[in-house]
Amino acid sequence: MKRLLLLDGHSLAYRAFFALPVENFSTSTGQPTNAVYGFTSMLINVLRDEDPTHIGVAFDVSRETFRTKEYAEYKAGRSATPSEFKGQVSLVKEVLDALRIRYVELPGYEADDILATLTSQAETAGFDEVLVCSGDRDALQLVSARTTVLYPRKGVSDLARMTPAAVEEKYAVPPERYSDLAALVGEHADNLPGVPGVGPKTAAKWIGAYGDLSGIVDHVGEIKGKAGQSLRDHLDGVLRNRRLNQLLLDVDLPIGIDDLERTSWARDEVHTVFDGLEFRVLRDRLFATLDATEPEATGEVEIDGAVLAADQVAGWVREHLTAGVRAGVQVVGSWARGSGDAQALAVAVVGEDPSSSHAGPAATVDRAAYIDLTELDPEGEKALRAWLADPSRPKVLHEAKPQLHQLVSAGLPMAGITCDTALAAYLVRPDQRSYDLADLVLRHLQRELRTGQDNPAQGVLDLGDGDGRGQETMLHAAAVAELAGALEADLEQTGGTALLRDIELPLVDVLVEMESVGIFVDADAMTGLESDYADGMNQAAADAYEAIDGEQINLGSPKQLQTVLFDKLKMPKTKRTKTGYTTDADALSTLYAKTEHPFLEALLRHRDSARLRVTVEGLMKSVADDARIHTTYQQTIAATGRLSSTEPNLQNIPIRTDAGRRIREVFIVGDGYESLMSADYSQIEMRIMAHLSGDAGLIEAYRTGEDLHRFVGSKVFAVEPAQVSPEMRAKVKAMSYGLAYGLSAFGLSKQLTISTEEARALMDEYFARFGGVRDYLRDVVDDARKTGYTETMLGRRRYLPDLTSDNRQRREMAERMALNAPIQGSAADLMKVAMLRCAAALAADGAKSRMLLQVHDELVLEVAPGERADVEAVVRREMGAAAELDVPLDVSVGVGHSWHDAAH
DNA sequence: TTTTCAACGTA
DNA sequence: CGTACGTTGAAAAC
Repeated sequence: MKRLLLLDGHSLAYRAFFALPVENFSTSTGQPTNAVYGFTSMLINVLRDEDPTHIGVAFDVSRETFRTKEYAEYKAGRSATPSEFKGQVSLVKEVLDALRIRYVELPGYEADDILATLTSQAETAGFDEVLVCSGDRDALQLVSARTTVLYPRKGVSDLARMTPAAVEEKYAVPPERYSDLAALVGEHADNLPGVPGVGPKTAAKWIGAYGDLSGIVDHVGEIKGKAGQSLRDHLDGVLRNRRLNQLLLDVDLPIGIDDLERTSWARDEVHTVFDGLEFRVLRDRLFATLDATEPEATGEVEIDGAVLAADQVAGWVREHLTAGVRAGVQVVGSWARGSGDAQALAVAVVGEDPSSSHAGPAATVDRAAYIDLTELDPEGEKALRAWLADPSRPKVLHEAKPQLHQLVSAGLPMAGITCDTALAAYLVRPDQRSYDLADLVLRHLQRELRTGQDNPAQGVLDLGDGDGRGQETMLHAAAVAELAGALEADLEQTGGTALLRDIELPLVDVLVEMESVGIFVDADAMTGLESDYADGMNQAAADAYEAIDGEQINLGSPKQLQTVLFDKLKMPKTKRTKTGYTTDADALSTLYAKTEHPFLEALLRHRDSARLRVTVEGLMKSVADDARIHTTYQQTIAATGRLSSTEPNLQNIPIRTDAGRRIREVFIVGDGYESLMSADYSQIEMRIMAHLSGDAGLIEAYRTGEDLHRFVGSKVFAVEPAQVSPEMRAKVKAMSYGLAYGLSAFGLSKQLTISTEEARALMDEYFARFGGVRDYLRDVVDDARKTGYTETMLGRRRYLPDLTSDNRQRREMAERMALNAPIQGSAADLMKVAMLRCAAALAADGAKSRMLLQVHDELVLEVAPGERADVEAVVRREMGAAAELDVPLDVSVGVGHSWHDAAH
């Protein structure tokens, strides 16, 4: 059965554009996606419903075609393409590329001519069925016994199946006469006027009477009445219409019908493209509807596994986990808030299967064992413990950190991890939203990993069911073992091997320790703080209600606020959001400056207090039984290489305002320790920029030890450092910090509330003095455009395909990411090195003091009695020596009872 | 009940 | 029209 599906890309996307409201379909960067969304949605549906063996898409190149040459008015008078539509066609092509669907476009021809030619070729080649999906009615002339046109009726999900019978029913002529009918009636969309007074009914009647258009022409004198006279008057136009609406069946195409055979699509590209378009639901639909027919996987992960009885463990470990053998490990257990447990683990060793009849790399079977940790016999425990703890016995895991927590809790520490497949995948492609094991196995091994509903790492162990949960856990362990090799090869190719081995993997142990220790909090102080904030909130709310005649609206509801501000109080409109007008703090402050309405002042106060209150409440909820808060560090989330902190996020505790800073007073030193120490890099990103750019002026600034912004200000404004006013300093400070983010003159002017001209002059003067910085930032983006990625000082890559996008918004966004990634990322590299060095140095000194938190450029430590001086020396030395830069790496250190007091 | 959005905290 | 994150309550969607 050969079934060809052809789509008119442009006409379907255009249909979708008008069918779906653009305001509901755009990315967070503002790129409209309604046309791509609708097109892709239609594509998925039709792939599912028709299941074609061959597929192709045709596009128009421009309006200039052989038809406009014959008749300049062809398709004239159409309104200009909406700006929101432009650019979406190239996005449609990106989707098609990822789905490995070929598309054709040819200058001088319309998409329908290409479709017609392919249809004709397919019918000749003996295809059983051809489906043409187009919103252009001219395609109806292609309908035949084997060719059906799918014509969008309304929206993007309602396609009419136009078979010969359906055409006949709708137009009262057979499909091969449809073009004659259209020539008589005319086609408004193509600017082809028909015979005045003649509609489809009359035209069909004539065709019925005289056979076809040439029959009508032959008997044109016989046709009576007003319509007949009208036809005679406009006969030239009708014949011209007929010439123009005839689709070409013999266009010379660069590809043949055989090139359209359906192939497996590029799963990772689909992820990338759909991530970029922010199509979450659509992606799920795509995978759900198409995975069944997805031919990509060449087999499943297979194992020769056994659920071991207690007395078999020691023997199995001796037999299979011999010296030098690397094993995949999957732990079953739980861990949260500083305590946990491990119930079982699976171990798998990769081996060749001599009996396999498969060809190729899929022919491996892994020897695997599932070990119940709750009923080990002494001999088994001894053997397993020794193997786990031996750093020279290599292990690979997927997401090692939670599993290490579980093993530590169970009293079975593990060493010797040579690969974490999640970390490796992150280094290979740091922009992914998830590193799901099954996805990675499919992508890198082209194999299916059978998984149940739950991740076994977090699931509940069913010890009674040996070949249920145990089987799945063993499969995971086996998959990890195989996957590690593939990912390591990728990593080697992209120069990430050292980064994994020397930074990310060792850091896992440090993070396990930090998360497990947690930070002590003063519960009473939190309660007091919470009620203070609540009081502030209530007072502010009362003031706010009074200012609007006592109306009790929900001050936390942007929607209700909009009603009050813009309808009731008739304030000037602010910047638009998707759903109305913004009520963010910036806009409210601006409004307050304009109107001085007391409601705004009270509202802002309410916002602040409410915010701080929920922050404290959130922290109170996350205090563990040991009165400490244990955050979780995510090591594979930030595309730049930073860590992130969740449950709770301890990297966004307020510091900018006095009221907020009080929250830091509740983080205090724990029992048995003397104080908290905070050590941070000063201006790390600026220093990295100075180093990477090699800008002589900036490097000198740091070497002189003078206040950076004063120094830069004196250069930019050509005055003595002592003459730099606070305003001047503020301006260069904003400028300097903004540089690393790709700040524009517009953005700078907005931030400093100065004119764009003044901002531009400031930037020009800045770059005139510090040209090395400008050259560096420009070169970074240029290089990234050429290579496709940016790189940090330690070789951490970030791929930015959008740098060559023809969509300006996306391209410029990618450019800012490109210039920021090496700076932010190198700072992240540096901090990770510093953490490893500090941990090692503290251990070497036999210190009891320990690291608690990392906040990007700051480390918080808990200092044991009598160790203050030593710890300070360690962090200054190790953080300062994390990298050899052309500028000094200044570290400032503070000590105190609380995190707040340790600030400096 | 789940998902998305606006808003806002940090570096 | 400034990068990188995570969390929250309200609103919208299911």
